[in-house]
Amino acid sequence: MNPVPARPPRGSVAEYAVLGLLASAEDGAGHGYDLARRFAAGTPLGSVLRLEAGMVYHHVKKLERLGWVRSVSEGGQRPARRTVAITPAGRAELARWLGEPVQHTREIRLEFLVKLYLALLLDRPVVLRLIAEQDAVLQQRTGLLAGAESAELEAGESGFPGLVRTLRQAQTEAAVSWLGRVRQRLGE
Amino acid sequence: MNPVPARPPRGSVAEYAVLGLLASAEDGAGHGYDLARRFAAGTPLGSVLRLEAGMVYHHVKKLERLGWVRSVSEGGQRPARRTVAITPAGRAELARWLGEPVQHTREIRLEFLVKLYLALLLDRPVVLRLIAEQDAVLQQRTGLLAGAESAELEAGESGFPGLVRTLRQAQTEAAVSWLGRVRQRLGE
DNA sequence: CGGGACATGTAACACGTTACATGATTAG
DNA sequence: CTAATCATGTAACGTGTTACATGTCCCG
Repeated sequence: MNPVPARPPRGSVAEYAVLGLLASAEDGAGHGYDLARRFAAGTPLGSVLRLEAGMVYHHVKKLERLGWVRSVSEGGQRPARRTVAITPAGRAELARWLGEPVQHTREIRLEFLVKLYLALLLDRPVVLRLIAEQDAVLQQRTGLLAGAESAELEAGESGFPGLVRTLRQAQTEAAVSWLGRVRQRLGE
Repeated sequence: MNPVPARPPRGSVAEYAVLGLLASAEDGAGHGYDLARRFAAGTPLGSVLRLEAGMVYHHVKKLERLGWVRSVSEGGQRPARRTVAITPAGRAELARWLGEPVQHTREIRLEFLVKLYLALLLDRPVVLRLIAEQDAVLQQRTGLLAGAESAELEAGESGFPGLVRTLRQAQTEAAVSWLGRVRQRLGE
């Protein structure tokens, strides 16, 4: 009845990872089992995001529902495969997601690393923009935390909230200096 | 058919947090709405773990199923409250959980902070043991990461896995040095 | 011929999130 | 009077996890 706000659909990190792997293939296509191997233990992606084969099929289904991927061949081949390919809408959505830095420090460990991995595969110039924007977001967080510190000092706060804040500062600063090293390494 | 391994039930961080708050009350009792307030924005716990009232009732239900909490009064009072109290089994399980350091660096931000908050409320001596054991676990992780670094150097690895490893080293080292500061602060 | 890798999925279950339903009491 | 707060929960929905079911192909 109400005109629903209808916010655009978003995928999970795992779904964007699958989408990105498809995009990185020359023909933008692949099949489930093959994708699943990229997420196995001992692989670069697998060291960041481990996915069982069952979950990969699950994510491919969802990507189809979203219209970001479509089936391009039912198993005439042996062994019987179902190949899917990324659609133009899928490429657009992937590009949007890849260009956005993550908002929270805790997301660096999973989501940002996945973005970085895919950006390196797909589009080197995008990598540098992503890093720069992520750095800006983290710097802003550093400022917010410093502000909270001053507020605590004025309020005479000296307990648990201070411990929480110092942990966040430590983790955010660690992420910032790591990002600097990454930038250097890629600039060389 | 098989003699099922039957691993002991474990709660989620949120469930242990609720259990811990009950344990910290003099009579080991409380009711849902009151517990929910402790997880609101602007509170110490709420800055680490935000829980809506609905979720708190949900967790209390689960704690009852586990036998860690029991109902001690149906609402004769006004306003109609249902009070629950922690059981001996609940106290035992809480103590076990509180004594265990977390295994992964990413769990420091949520799970370890909740343990620390509850240990500070409940049992000061436990705090120092918890910190010492957590420190040992993190030191061990530091060693593992250094080992991975050597292996990479020998293998001539120079790509994405190295970036992942350096991030982990940075985050783990940040946690270790933060823990040191916490220890100092509490030792004073 | 047997076992492992290839290949695709379903089923069952727990979990978290959001929104909603209900009603009494109290403060302005 | 009416709005906020106290108080308890349910319903609906989507997500992630694990295990299992099914069958083919290829290598030794």
